[in-house]
Amino acid sequence: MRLSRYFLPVLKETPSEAQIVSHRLMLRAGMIKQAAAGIYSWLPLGFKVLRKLENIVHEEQTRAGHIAIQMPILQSADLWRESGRYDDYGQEMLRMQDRHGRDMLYTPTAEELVTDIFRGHVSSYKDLPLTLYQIQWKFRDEIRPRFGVMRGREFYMKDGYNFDLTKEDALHAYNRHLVSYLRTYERMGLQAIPMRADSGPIGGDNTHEFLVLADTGESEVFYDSDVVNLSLANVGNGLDSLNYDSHEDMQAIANFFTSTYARTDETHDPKIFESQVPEERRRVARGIEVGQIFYFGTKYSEAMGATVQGPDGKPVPVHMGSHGIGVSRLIGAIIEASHDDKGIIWPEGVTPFHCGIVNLKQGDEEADAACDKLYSALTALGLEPLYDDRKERAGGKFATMDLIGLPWRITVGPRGLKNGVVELTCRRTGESEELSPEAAVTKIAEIYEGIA
RNA sequence: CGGGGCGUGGCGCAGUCUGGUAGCGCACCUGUUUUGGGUACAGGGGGUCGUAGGUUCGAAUCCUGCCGCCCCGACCA
Repeated sequence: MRLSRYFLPVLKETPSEAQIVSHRLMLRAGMIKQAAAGIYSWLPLGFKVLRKLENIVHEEQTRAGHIAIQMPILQSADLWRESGRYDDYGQEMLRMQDRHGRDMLYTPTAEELVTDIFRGHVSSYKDLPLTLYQIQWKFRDEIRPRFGVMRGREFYMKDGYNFDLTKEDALHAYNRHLVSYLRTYERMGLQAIPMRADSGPIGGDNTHEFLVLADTGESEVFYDSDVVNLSLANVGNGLDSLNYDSHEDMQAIANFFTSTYARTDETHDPKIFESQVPEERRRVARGIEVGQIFYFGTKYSEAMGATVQGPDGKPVPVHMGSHGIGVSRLIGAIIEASHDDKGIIWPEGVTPFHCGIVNLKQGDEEADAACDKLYSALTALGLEPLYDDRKERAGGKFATMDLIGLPWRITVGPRGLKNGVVELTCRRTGESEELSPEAAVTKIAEIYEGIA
């Protein structure tokens, strides 16, 4: 993309409404524009990152054997009356009526809808296990939305629902989700720690939240410092050997990640904390919740008659769980975890453009030609560069690139070209090296091998 | 929802106390200049001052209602 043809309304000054760093940077980098309290339009750069995250979620869900569907944003209240949640769910649920006076609601979650789909089409244990998920806009009418997309009223969320014959199978689904979520976050360049949590209005005993450590997090968390060293890379034979069908493998990985003490304030137990964790490893910090998994058994299947016939011919209610990843919120979390005073620093896995190209002397024949050549070479390799071809001064171009956070930048100017070199700069470290344009392209390609 | 604050060009703000018909910086447009980390100068476009009503010869400014947004708290993926 050429910047002169793009729509990137960056701001030099911070809008006064934004308090926390991710919100400020998202506004300044022209990613979002507030439409109402807690409701945002996604501008091209923000939309691009949102799509990147969505793709990663889809890929990892597919890998785990889960199946994508799409359910409506507006639901009828009838199903919620059937489960009993219409009255239980408080003011967070946005309710409305259609022209016929029928009660409708803007989806905050979809256990009822998906259970209705299931009961209408699945009647045999032979069709299990089944996990359906969607990535869809949700709405919760928060009393006080804040922190930009981290706590908006409208948010983009992956929500998945497993249907299993037995509790044991459903717990395998639970573990499978835990592992697929860990993979998802790792690909996004995040460390999200599974912590024992409270189940809230969804109900159920078995639940973990995934938290990204950040000072601006909304939850207080307590953990053993060892937990931050855990990584999928040091599990078994590594990332690519994961066998999602193996109950044993999934259980082992789940145990590996959840046996070290890590809890939110909801479930924190000082006695266990102090007896289990040596003093020098006890940590109290804040975290941003970016996902949660639940096993809640037959709560909805019983209430809504979602049963299958078992091998013995008798109908049994299915065991269910639900699992969510806050996709739009993740953008805020990533920025909170990855920025400096100049702007955002995108991890390679989620960056909206793989590489920036800065032409220091727009209009200079040699520099223009060199930039065009770099642009085509990168594009030909399937990479997406953002070429700043505006007639701006170097300082302005650098400031924009730093703000929007592309992890790599190629700087092209007449001075370097005289010696046959361009400059490749890493956003994260600030380190630069001079090399030939060809070598720069090769290096970028190597960096993104296996990611893009 | 309790407490506090704010609505003035796209963004950040001054002007409101003490009414006299709107200003600054950034951004934008034009030109000159400059060009390797937000160059300098000159010229220019853009605002029913959130909204409705009231007071007044006259309202961004005073009074009342309403709407919107932000912060702290309770609540929450």
